[in-house]
Amino acid sequence: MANASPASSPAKESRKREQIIRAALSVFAEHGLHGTPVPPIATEAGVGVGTLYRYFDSKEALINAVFQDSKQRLQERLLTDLDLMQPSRALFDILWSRLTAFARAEPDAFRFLEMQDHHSYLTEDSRRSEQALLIPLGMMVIIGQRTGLLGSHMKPDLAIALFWGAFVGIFKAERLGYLTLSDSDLKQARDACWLAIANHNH
Amino acid sequence: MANASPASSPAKESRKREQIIRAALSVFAEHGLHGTPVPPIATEAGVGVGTLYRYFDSKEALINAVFQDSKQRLQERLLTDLDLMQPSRALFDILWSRLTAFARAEPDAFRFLEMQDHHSYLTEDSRRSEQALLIPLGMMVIIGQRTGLLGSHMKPDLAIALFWGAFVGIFKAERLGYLTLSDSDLKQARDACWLAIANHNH
DNA sequence: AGTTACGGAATGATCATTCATTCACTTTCT
DNA sequence: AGAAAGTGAATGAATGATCATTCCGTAACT
Repeated sequence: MANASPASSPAKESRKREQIIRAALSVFAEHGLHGTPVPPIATEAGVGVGTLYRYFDSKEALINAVFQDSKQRLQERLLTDLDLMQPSRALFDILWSRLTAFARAEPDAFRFLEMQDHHSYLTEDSRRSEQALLIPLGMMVIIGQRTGLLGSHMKPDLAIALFWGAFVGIFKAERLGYLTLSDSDLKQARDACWLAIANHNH
Repeated sequence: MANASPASSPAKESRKREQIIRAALSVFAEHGLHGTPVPPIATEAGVGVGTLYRYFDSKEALINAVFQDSKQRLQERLLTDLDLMQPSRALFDILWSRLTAFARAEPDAFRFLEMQDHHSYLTEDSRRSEQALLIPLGMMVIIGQRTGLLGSHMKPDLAIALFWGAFVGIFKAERLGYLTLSDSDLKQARDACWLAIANHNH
């Protein structure tokens, strides 16, 4: 009912908010969305359940906040000082290394963003911005096609889905213990993905 | 406690079992595992809740049965009359077309097998056999490497994870409505995956 | 002193599972 | 053959557990 968010010392307030979001992220990443009760999140965050509900109206609101937060952190990593005008291959390499850096530095966030079951929890707003996540990749493909360095035979959406699926796939395999990804493995995977997407008439 | 499985007319009995499994698959595929209560499954199957529990000891047991069933159907499709001795590229094309046929013919099963959250429900046995699913792909890669047609620079596990991720990725994108996969799109994707995995010194 | 934040037991809803009963079908008895 | 008794599958209301959310007494601030 009441709009969540206390009104006192803004610094402290937002620090606690983040603290809860971070805790929620780590528990969600491990047990899934439906799978984690709210109280353990509060415990992990070191606050009472009641406090958590002071900051978030509902579990659903919390999930959306976690989603927005993770999404934004990925987006910042991808887009900060990104020069879209450089050659496609260089752009691809940069995006790849930024993505791997994210997957390595914030595995929980990476995993959370890939969970299939948030969909039923996400607000219309979150859902729309989920698509926006891959826009830089889309831009890369489109620009690459314009400059002729990426195959124009393949529609951009397909190229992105293929690439993103492969990327997620190798990290998922590593998480499940089927694999360990050395630096050289990652380079091979990167080059393989490039080959899949690039234009071979050049 | 009691070992589930009625003992009368074996034909009817196993038909009802399958009926429940099929219903469970379709509901799980739509709402996720944690997300679907047991009663709706019984309703979908056209039986009472009590009946469902006559055939399966618990929700967990049902989930494992559904998993084994889907996995077996995929495995049959992949392996039946598969000639491992033909050239790698031909073998790859056949596996690709069998996989797409499965994804198209049994979308629920395909989706179910890809759900991330079964892991916490699966028995040790199911979990082990999950890995076995991709063995034909592994064999293809290994044989391909022996015959020099697949790059030996990449470890088989990595190639499989990459390929499988890409494959799942494009169908997931289609399911979420970001994409529609025409036959020509699928051919392009197939060729792109081959390029990613194949050996380019030949 | 008054106001705001905190915590965690209390509440009501939802869910997995059970169990007393019904029902359909055999077998046994006359 | 017809009636009576037996068998176990099917059912869904009842049970107990778990979960999201609320609420009120207490602590921390101003």
